[in-house]
Amino acid sequence: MARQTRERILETSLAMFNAQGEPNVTTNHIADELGISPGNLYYHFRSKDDIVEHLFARYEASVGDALLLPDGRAPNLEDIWLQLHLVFESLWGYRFLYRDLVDILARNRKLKLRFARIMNRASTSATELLRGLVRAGVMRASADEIHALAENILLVATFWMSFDAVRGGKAEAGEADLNRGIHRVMMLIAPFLRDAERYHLNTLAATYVR
Amino acid sequence: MARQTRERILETSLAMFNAQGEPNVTTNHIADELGISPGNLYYHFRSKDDIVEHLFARYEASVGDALLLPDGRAPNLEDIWLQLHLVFESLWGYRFLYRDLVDILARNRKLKLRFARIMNRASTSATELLRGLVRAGVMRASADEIHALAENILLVATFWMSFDAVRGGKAEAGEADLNRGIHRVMMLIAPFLRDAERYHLNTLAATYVR
DNA sequence: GTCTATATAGGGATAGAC
DNA sequence: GTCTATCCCTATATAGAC
Repeated sequence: MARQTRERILETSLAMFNAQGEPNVTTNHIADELGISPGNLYYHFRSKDDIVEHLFARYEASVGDALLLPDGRAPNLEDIWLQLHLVFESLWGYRFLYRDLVDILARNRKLKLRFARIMNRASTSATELLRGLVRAGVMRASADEIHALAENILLVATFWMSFDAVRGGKAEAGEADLNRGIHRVMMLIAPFLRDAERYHLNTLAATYVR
Repeated sequence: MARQTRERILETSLAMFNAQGEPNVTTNHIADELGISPGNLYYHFRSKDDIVEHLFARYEASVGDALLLPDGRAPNLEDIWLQLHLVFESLWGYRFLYRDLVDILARNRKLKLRFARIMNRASTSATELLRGLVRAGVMRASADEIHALAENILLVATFWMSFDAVRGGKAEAGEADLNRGIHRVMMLIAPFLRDAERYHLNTLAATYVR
């Protein structure tokens, strides 16, 4: 059952990291929660960081998939909202990374590089999509505006979870946060849209929040 | 020289927290850096958190000042950029808070409440300013759009420092980051502006970055 | 693979002399 | 006010028996 214990460690770690924050979850806590000994945990993973790195690999794969552009015809607005949803769900699954992002990346160079690669892919992807919208005449924006908008989308995509954790007093997080995050990005794009689409989006967006 | 040691502890702590991150700076490190004993440090402050709380109070005062709306006539765009600059400089001076915001607030309820109060003030202030721009005809936006925009401004204002730390590889931070942060907020507002102002802002903004 | 027991290290914090 | 010495605790990680 080696494989199974290893897998359970990863799953439990992820759940506890997400719930309590990675710095506040010790290897002993994880072992306790699983009902195994700390020694056993260290038989399967060399270090706590080793666990984090394996979880990061899964995060990487998950987001990587979600970022894949559905090729074929140029995506329209509906396609974009769908993809946005997929990406945000991926991030949400590994929200512990974002909660202490600066510290986690500061203490692990490899992860910092890998994260930078993901960010670059996301940036390229967002820019492509926005350019597509401009070409399709759905949106009006200069090259500089597209660039700034893409960066702001990345910023919001990176920190909407932390922002929700810090804003408002509601303790429990969940799907509502996801919708709020998506809503934020929509409203970032809205003002660049043609009046018809802008109006439609504002209507649609209203269903996302509150 | 009691007063002076106390003050030096606060100043040095702030500098070290900002440079290395609060979780990575121990009370012993601070004492070492100052050339005093750990015991002496604990004579002046009951705990590490006590130091953080005193620094937070200064942050609170600093941001509070910067958020004061210059009353009298309704502010124009120039006034707003100036105030934005003031606010961001305040935040920058206490950037350690933002680097580990979620953790710091999660472990200290009082600070969480006080931070929430600042956020509410900032939200009100931003909304007021935006409404002023709409009334002045400089900007076009629905009530919902203003609300969403204000929230996104808050999000960017809260995490632009972390975003820069995590994006791009440049190690050293400084004034360039400040300008990038301000630029981001400008570009959040730009698409809502009348064409004349939007164009002018894009020109102005170009000097802020790169 | 899994356990018990323990090494090692470091951080926060205090006692008591000066 | 300041120092030296030290306590206490918790976290990561390892050794060696089962």
